[in-house]
Amino acid sequence: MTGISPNTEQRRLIESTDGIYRVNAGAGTGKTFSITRRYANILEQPGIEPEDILLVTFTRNAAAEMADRIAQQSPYDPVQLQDAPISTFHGYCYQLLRRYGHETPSELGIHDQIPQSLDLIEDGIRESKLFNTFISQFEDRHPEYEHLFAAINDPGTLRSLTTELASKGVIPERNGWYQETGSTLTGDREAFISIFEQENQPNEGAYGPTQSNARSSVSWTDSEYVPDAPKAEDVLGDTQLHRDSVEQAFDEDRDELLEFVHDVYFEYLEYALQRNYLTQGLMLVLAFVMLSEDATVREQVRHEYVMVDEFQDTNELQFKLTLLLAAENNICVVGDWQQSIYGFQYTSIKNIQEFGERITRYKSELNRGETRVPYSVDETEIETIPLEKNYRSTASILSLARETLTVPATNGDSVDVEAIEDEMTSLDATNYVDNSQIKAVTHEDEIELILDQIQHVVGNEEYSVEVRDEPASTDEMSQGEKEAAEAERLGKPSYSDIAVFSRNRSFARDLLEKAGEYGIPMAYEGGVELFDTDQAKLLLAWLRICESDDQRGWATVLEEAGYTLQHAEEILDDEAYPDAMATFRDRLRESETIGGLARIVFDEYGYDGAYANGLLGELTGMVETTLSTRSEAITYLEANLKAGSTIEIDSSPGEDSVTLQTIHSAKGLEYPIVFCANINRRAFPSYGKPSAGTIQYQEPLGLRQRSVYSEANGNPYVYKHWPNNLLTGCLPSTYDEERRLFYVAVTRAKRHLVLTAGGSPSPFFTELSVDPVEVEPSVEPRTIEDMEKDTFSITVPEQSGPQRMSVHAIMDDSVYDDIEEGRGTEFGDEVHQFAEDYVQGADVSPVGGDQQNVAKLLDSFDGEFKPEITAILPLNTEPPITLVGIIDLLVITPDQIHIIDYKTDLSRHAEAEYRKQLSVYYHVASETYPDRDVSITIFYTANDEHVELSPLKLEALCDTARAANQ
DNA sequence: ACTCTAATTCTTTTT
DNA sequence: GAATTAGAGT
Repeated sequence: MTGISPNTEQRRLIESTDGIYRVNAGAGTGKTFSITRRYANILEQPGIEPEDILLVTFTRNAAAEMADRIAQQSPYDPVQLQDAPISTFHGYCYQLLRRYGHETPSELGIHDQIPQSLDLIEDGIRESKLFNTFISQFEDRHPEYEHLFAAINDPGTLRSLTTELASKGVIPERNGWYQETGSTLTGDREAFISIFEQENQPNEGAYGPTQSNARSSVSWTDSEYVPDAPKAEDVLGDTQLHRDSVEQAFDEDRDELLEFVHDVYFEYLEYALQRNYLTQGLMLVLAFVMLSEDATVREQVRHEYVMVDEFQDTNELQFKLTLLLAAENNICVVGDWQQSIYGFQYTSIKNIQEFGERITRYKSELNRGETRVPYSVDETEIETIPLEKNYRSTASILSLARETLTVPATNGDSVDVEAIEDEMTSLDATNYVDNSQIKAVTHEDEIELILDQIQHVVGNEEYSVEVRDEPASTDEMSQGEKEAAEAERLGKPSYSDIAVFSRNRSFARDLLEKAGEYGIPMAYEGGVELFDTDQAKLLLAWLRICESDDQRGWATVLEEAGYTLQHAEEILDDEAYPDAMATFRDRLRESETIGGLARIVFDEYGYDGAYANGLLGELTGMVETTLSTRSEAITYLEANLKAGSTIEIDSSPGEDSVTLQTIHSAKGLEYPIVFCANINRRAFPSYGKPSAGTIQYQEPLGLRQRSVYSEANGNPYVYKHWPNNLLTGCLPSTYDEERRLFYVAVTRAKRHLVLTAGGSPSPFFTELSVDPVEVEPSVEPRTIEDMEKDTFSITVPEQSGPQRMSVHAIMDDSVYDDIEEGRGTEFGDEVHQFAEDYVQGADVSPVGGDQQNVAKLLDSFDGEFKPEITAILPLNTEPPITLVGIIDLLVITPDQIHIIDYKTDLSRHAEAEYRKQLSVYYHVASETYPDRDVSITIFYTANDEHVELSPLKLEALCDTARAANQ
């Protein structure tokens, strides 16, 4: 890319090691090269070890790549760098917290410690289940919030609210907010008023003033609001909104709302810690508290040099963490606001745009009461280093890229072009041959058009790209020689030189399907809605059929087999299923595992592609941890389908195929020829659903409710909340992030760019300086021989990290065979559920003898109860295995830990197998509470027998796990 | 020329 | 449920 020697700007970055630097690293400017060189350069200073340099990246992959490249450039080899702090914020803080943070929760007034075996939940479905359980208990506990809950249609949205607050650095403690971090929740009145005044200026029409932006975007129907809300005439002026009603709206009483959000947030944190788990966001919060409170730890861990990559993708909390983790003012943040496209993940573009202002403010916030940031962050000493030499694209591409940042997104969109251009990093091309083809094509059937254009481009001399490395340019060459050398490297493009980007996944999916029909080689990269595929739906159908001859299941299967709707209905009515299918169902019922069942289904239907393999991988992964029955598998599939979960499918296409991906997933990559597709109205720029929560946080308004419950007229009703409606109407809607997304798409291209749109192009397509052309597509299907030449081979990625295994996997399956002796698994589930509810003080009374026995046992204990604790035991096996299980109940007394597992068996024949299970819990508990005695016991609920077992040694468990893993 | 109403269609993904 | 925009209405 940059040859061997850095250019002037890069050299300045590499050699400026001490001090505070903000680096504006535009697209394709050799950022990774410069950072790794800088790292190596710092290492050369006397007395500096890798340990002294913290390098933070956005993804795990990026961290690994950085370490690799550094190893190439420094005397340290990859093994020596393995323990160096080159990591993501999350990875790094997780280590810190586990090592030093056991007591941290007490700083917030929470008794539970952070155990070694802390479970960091990444699976959104699992977390939302836990959160929902929490919130229903919360609702019971806090009848005073009943009217608030009445207005909240989906309590699950409170979860994303806590995530958002965590990323803003808002942290709850038992009584109020930690270190005044809650002050931002009331909003910024001054900032709001200044925006309001701007937006409420009347516009200029041909016949005098017309409605202001704010006035025209607020609609007001009196009957939608509570009876005592202001009326339309109080709010809406001729051309402006009345200022006093807007001020009244901003100053509405929110004390109770704030208290509610505090209680939900704080009690959820408490709930999670009680159950030994945290989310990524909450984990960072605790790491932050630890570093703020514990001066000893802070001084011990902080680093002489700190570098943060992709700084435009950090949030406020991460900015503050950066300051706490630096020992001196040797801080270097690298990023590009123009490529900030993750706002929906609560990243803050202002972290890099207003770096100087923020660093000063955050320092003083952090130093309240105690000096936590000891070094000077004087704004005048902060240097900005721009990297402006682009090694990727031609000048034509770069010039179009500039336009994308100011292109109007809607018809009347007024973009402050000058203000944006002032902020822009201008990029200079370093290519010599600018042979760029840049065009905008449109046709009613956009997919046909794209395929047609791909065929038009492949093998076309006009779209030449660099096809070989030789001859290389050297510094000694003259301008003309370099140009000639570059021209000589050019040649006709093939499929693999092309990437097609789409704003959304659904368009990409349609395109992929059509490409398959025509035999045009194309491979999708990135997340796939795996549970929304035919494969998943059929599997779900067969699971339902096996479980209960479910009608929906049969309907899906019959439809797939080609039965007419009418015929299928007759079959369903008579329950006269086709013989072959019934036989197949019976065969499925015999299969012992969910994975085995899925495999039979996929074999039967001839599904052996990426989706089927991906599903098998997911299912076997889950079966090992939590799934064991068909009904659990059904629930799992349904939940994922509903949540629209996406799974990364790794496709390694044949040698020569077009890459297809979303723009987001293309960030950081480059391609010789880029198609930017689907630039249609409502698709790109995209707009529509804002976040669904009834309670929202928005700058500069702070926390607001969107709807309220009231019985004002004697009839209970959920009204729209008028202050929120008025205030949000005063805020301008901006499409900046959509424009930046467009910018990212265009700057991926090295040489050629094709913009495509269908029947109704968006302003992004029509308002650029490239004139759109209507093209009549004619796609030629490829012959079968052609297609066979590059059939796809697709692999499922290997699981990385230690293998997770359920404790049940190390037990002999036969114990389950006659365990329940006719009482069914449901019976066991009910008893367990009762026990959990009973411990948590829910209002339940025992049903049946088993439950009475459980209640009696629980009453006999004194101590702190912790039900349903996830236990994680990493084993030192090769390959490493981690055992996972759920402890029914943990009873904690000052000197003892009791582990209790309920069994509803009628006899004790399986005790030897249970001993393995409980031994795992024993070792987890012993490690977490080294100072207390741990006992493991089984409680047989039927016979009221409480049996203590002696734990197996760790070595024995390793052997068993190893054997089960074969 | 301006305002109002009805019709239309609704995303991205890492830790 | 909300934002845009086309088109009807004033």
